[in-house]
Amino acid sequence: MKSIQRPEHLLHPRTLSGQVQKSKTRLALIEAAIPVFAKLGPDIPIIDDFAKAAGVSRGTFYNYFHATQDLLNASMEHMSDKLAEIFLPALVGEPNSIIRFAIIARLFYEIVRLDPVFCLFLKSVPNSGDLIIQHARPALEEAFADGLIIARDFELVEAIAFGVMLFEMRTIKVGQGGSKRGGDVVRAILMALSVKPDLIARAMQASLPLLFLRISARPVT
Amino acid sequence: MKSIQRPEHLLHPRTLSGQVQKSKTRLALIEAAIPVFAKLGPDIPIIDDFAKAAGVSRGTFYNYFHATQDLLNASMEHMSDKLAEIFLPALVGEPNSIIRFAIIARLFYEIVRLDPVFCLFLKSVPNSGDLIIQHARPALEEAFADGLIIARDFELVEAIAFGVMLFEMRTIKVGQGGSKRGGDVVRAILMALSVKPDLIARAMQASLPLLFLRISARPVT
Amino acid sequence: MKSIQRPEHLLHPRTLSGQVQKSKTRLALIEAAIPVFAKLGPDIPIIDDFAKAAGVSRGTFYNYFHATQDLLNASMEHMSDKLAEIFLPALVGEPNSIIRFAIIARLFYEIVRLDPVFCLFLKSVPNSGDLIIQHARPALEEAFADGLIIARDFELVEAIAFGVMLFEMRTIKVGQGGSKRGGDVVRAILMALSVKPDLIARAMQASLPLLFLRISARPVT
Amino acid sequence: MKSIQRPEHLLHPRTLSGQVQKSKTRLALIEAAIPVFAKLGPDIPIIDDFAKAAGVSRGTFYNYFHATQDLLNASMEHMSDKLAEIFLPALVGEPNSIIRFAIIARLFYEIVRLDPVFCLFLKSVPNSGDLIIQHARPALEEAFADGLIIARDFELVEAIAFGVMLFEMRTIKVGQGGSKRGGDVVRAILMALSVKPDLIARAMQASLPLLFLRISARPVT
DNA sequence: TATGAATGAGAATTCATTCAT
DNA sequence: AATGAATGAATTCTCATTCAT
Repeated sequence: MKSIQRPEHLLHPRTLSGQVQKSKTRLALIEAAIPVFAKLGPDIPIIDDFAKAAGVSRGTFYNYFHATQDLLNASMEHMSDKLAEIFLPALVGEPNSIIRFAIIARLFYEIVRLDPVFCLFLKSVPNSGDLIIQHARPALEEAFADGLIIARDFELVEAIAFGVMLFEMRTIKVGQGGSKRGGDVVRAILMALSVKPDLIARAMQASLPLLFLRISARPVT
Repeated sequence: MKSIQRPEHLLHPRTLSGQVQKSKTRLALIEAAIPVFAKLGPDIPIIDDFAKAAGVSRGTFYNYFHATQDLLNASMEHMSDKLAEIFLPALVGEPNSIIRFAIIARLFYEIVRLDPVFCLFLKSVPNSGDLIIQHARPALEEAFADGLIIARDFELVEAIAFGVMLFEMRTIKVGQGGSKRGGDVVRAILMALSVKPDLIARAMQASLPLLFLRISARPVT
Repeated sequence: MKSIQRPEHLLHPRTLSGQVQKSKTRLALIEAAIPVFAKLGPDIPIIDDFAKAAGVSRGTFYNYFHATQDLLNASMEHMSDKLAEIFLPALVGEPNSIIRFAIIARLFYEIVRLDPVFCLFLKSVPNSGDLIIQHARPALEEAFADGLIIARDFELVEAIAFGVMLFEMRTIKVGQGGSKRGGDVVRAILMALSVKPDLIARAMQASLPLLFLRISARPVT
Repeated sequence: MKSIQRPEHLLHPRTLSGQVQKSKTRLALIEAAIPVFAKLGPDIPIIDDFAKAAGVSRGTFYNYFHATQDLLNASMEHMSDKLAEIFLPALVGEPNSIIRFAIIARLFYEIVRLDPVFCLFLKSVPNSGDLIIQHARPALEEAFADGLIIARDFELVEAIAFGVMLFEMRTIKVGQGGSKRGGDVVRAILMALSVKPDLIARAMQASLPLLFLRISARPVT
């Protein structure tokens, strides 16, 4: 008989760390998947591509995701969270919706310009534009509701704002062109939305935070 | 079909004149393929889907095409030719590049609005936007070169023109909305391109030919 | 231009023979499957076992059957047809339902005794007893309805007839024991069903046709 | 589990007395397994099904059993012991083998009728009939040796006794039909075995103990 | 030219089993 | 003893491609 027993709260030390481990593997799969999707899109890669990229076995993939689409969803969610981590602090205390939109749009351009993997991801994955749309739409809606934007309807507002922005992504030369181009694009969008010139000027002058985060953690292989 | 590629033929657009008369079976495969691509995109359908849709055997497919990508290329080429059949007569004798662009853009919107299969095709097939880009770009280039458009560079011109137009495609309710919406969209584009108001007015008043052709010959099944 | 054309009804000579070929392959799969099921039951064998046994590729299996269960169903149906080929001629012109039942039951015992594969199949495949039940039940029902059998209800009649018969299958030593044992078992069943002794005597004296057919075409490997 | 085998322990039936006290976890796995086997048979369930049903982890399963077949053997053994707990007291002091057989058979019918899980188990698991055979055979052998049964050989005796009994199991409507039906079936068996009428009468009048035990501890989920 | 049966490489998926904690 | 994440062998299943007719 053992006279000394392990205190109950330590009985299964593995349980907690196991869950941490679980999260870690899941995150590893997601972070490894982003460059894979960036390089190959959603239809080319096979499960093994993701497993190998994450350094786990095929079986492990299935412990976390049912299918490639599952992993893509999780990857998009993850990137959306990362974007929020960048956008939200930059918007704190800014009451003007146009300026908030401009901050998001200019930041987004910077993020894409500085992150080759994220840039490629946007080009390769259909509907990846939703990543920026979901974050920028609220400010745009507010601006339209407040009359800061003149357009026939909100649908057209979206077409101008996101259509131009996302089409521009096609042509971004990563790391090149300097940060000024992002401003040009956003200015063109605001002008196309008939935003008043002085407000456009203020929106373009708003200072952006430095970018410390990458959306994608790893380079394309 | 699994691949991220720009269809080859789009790099060197061909006109009808260059086409050799191909067999009926080949045409049947192409016309049957368009609604299949429209419904399923380029990656889902299997060879059998195309063969069945065309009412031929799988073996016959291989008598005309090497792979799904081949058929997609041929389908795009076919649709491009059909578009040319509509655009070219409508542009005859129009010297103003902005007006030519406006005619193409407004016609394109009409075509999409009236052809559910073509509309779906544009939404389902990545890079299908090239179909309109290749036809509209020359007028746009000319207008930019002639100073009818004010923008920092041609890249931005394209982003505004095609970005807005193609993003709008997302939200088209086929057969609904009337033909006025197309005009609204094109007008917004021209305004965003800083085209002079009186030229915009002229461009919007240019009359369009009636549409007798469909791009797609068959309904989606 | 070819001046002489193939007459239309011969245009696709492959079509008909192709269907024959199709049937042949399907039959080959079924006939090869029976000894596989006999040896391994329904749950052990993998698709490859059936494909290899039939001398076709794995892919060909799927051209004819969706899954093992499909093939098992087809095999049972095939065996049922073969049994009918034996039973039906032997019953022609026999008006007495008890005698008909006895003929079927005695023939069945002989078939099992002489066909090691079929015998094994019955032991290995759950519900394979339905093969005999479906053929023998009508006569049994008629006999019960006509009062030739005395029992509390038909359920009990079935339990006695098929329970005894199928339990006996367990212990059959193939090729041994002689044909007399089958008679003993059937006699015991009829007695248990309270059939009148003279009718039992007649039923046991009815002559059986010689067995030329095997239910299974191939030996177990 | 994939295999066609007679569970090993059934070759050498053990009585309770020989059993070493096993751990609670082991018992929990067995009791949880019975409804799983009842519902899914021996070939469908995966290790996880048993682990989950018992509320333990997959790893724990392997602390007690090597494979599904192991667990099935243990489950059968467990049920056999439970049956012995019911049968043995009911047979105490009864010198007549036919009456002992009848008591076992009638009790068995009652057990099945009142225990849906056990009933389902018998239908789902091949060779589960051995559970009753091993308990009833000794009395039957004795009766045959003593001339209380008239039949050509003991094989036929078994076919009649167990064939009818087990075939009847197919059609039991659990909880319905009342306890009389069990008597009918057993009487039919004894008659088929040519047991003398007065002995049959005595066997059918022997009183049965009330059933307090269930063979299965848990309901099917 | 058209056919469609046969093929088999390749990808998805399952699940028994191991093992570090 | 108990856990459950990780593993990868085994199997299923799909579908592009070939080819004899």
